[in-house]
Amino acid sequence: MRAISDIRRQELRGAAFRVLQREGVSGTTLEKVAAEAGASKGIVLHYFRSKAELFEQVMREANLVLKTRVTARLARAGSPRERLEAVIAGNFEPDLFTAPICQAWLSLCAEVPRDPALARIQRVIHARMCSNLMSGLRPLLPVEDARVTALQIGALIDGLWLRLGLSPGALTPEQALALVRELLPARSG
Amino acid sequence: MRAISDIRRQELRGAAFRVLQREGVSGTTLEKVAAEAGASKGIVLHYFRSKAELFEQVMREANLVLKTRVTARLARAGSPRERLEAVIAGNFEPDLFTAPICQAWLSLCAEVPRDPALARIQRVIHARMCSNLMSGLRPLLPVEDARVTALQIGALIDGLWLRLGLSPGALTPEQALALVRELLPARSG
Amino acid sequence: MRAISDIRRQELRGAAFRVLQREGVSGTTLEKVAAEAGASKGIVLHYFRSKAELFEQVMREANLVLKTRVTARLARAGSPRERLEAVIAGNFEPDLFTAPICQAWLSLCAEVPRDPALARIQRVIHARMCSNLMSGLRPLLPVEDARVTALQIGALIDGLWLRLGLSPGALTPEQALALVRELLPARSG
Amino acid sequence: MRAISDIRRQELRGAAFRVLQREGVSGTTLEKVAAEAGASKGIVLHYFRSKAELFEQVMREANLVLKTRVTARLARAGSPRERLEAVIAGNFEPDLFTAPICQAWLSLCAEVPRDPALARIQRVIHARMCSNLMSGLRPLLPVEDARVTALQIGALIDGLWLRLGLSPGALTPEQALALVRELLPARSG
DNA sequence: GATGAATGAGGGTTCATTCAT
DNA sequence: TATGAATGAACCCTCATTCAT
Repeated sequence: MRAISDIRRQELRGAAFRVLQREGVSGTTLEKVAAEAGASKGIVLHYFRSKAELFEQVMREANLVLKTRVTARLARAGSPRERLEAVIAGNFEPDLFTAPICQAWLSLCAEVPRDPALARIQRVIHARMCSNLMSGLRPLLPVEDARVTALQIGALIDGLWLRLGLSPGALTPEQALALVRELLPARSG
Repeated sequence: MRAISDIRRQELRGAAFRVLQREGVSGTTLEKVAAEAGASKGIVLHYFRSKAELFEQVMREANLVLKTRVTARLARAGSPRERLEAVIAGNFEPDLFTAPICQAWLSLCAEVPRDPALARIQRVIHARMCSNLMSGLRPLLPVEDARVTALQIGALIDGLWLRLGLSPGALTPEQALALVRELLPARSG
Repeated sequence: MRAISDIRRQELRGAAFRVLQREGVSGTTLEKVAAEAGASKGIVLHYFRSKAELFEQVMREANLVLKTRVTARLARAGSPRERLEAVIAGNFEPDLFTAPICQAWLSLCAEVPRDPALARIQRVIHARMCSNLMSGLRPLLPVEDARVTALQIGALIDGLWLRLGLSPGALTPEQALALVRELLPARSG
Repeated sequence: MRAISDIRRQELRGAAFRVLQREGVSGTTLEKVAAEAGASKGIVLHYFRSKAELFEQVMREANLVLKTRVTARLARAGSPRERLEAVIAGNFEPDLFTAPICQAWLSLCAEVPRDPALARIQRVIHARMCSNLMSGLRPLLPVEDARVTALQIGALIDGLWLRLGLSPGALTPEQALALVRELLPARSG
């Protein structure tokens, strides 16, 4: 059965992500992860080749969650403008745009420059966001303007995640959303 | 003489910041810092009470450098619009807005949630940026709009630093500058 | 199975006590203990949370050995006088009242003022000795005299242990025994 | 001038002994001693060749203080019995028989087995006490009995110092004195 | 004489990782 | 599969000691 070990892996990824929120990457030890999962010390490396691989899968999974939300919203979006709104709103879901989660992300991002596997995931994330934004912007703007605006929006979203991680309570999802919406192209008269 | 120990401390902060760029916070060991400074391992803790204090001072110093640049530009700024340009340009100086430096920042920021000393510095940085931006925006916009725009610009700057840290080469200082300038209030009349 | 780890813990306590005899508390490093036990350095802290806890358990164990000897002798004692003899003789067993062991005790005692856990054990030891002595003295003396004599005997025993620790070879168990016996109440006509 | 450096040495010995009372041998660092003396870090090894030599001199000095007290009392003693009282009382002077001082002694004694210099001093101390006691006991007892009693009294004094060190507050100087006096030969009718 | 800079050894402790059961 | 014993490397930090000023 693949299922049972997949379930276990899933539990461990979840536990690792929760520890990550509290302790950061360097504070997250395999022992704490095991404890958080209610398992024994040696179990983590039974399912993941190394600590690095665990983090890689955690980041991959966290990304998947985000992607799923955005995709779900995009599926219900008709117009380009709705697509844009979907992408933005999907990045500020109230249960994901929280200080602990932003801090966990931040912590993982800080490892990106020295971890090729994480870097690869990060690249995918940015590429997807850019592509999603472009699919909404292209019908509204000249390609060059669209590209610039996509970059602007993407970077602003990243910056807002960073800010919430750095200053818990500084930002509500609604405020963040409003700030990003202002960057959207003005509704042409 | 205070001078000699201040010089040494300065050297060590510099060495620590350089190691930080390469290795991140958890990869930056006192031994590497000492080696980078061409000194012995024990000397670092002769000048800094602990590794945490070293990092605190490194962050404080790095912040000071940034602040100095912005302040210098502000001193030459006459109009509100020039003030805004000064603040923005000061945050993208070509010799500071580099991938290694952004990565070092990112690494320090990732510790903020678990290091009150770093958190304090971070708070000061954000407060100063906000205040600097407001001094340029207030004459141009209603107070509420100014506040929103200041947040937008600040978060976008943070996001662009984050992006360069994550994707070296993805962004030139000029591109970054251009993206932020677009958020400035349209020149009236 | 708890057994295997208990055995290991037992070995490590023994090794630690042997190193303690040679090197004193501050000379007893975890590395030396591990070497004495024929194990690796890391294993010691696998079984004891810290060096302090190791010492605590070593003292507890050493105390237990002493207690066992006294208790065994007490079990065979009928009269109050025999009880007193049991207590005293149990404190000068030839294989325990040796210079190295006295030195190890001395070394542990020197930490008592700054180690609450050791202080607690020390308190128990003194209380037990006092109680044991009183059980022999009460039938022979008025309570106040009994208390004084118990203190005298207890302190003399301590002093003799101290002396052997300070001057190896200065004292045989028999000499020590004889010195203490003199403090017992004279056999009434 | 020899005087000035002797004064400095004296101050440092005093400082070291005070630190010793609080921190024990292994907790007594040269830096703490310097701080206690209100001097700079490097000064201690300017006056003492090493930490070991400092401790040696501290023990020597502390011994001297004790010796002075006893000698002063002996000088006023006429009869053998008065000599015995002088020796005993001199070992329980209220300002010396205090928990911190007993703890400092205890800490030094614990080093005796591994420090020949301290061992030498310790030997002198015991020899002097024995000799002092014998000078009072010889006129009162057969030589063999005198030797035994001297040992008893000496060991009891040591034991009482040990006890006060282990249990601050357990013993007043008067109580200690009374316990020892009981060992003196009964006043012959 | 006095300061404190500098060194380097060593200690306790943590942790990822490997293995045997 | 799962446990936890065992290892060894590495890190932070402390300190006695040496030197240059």
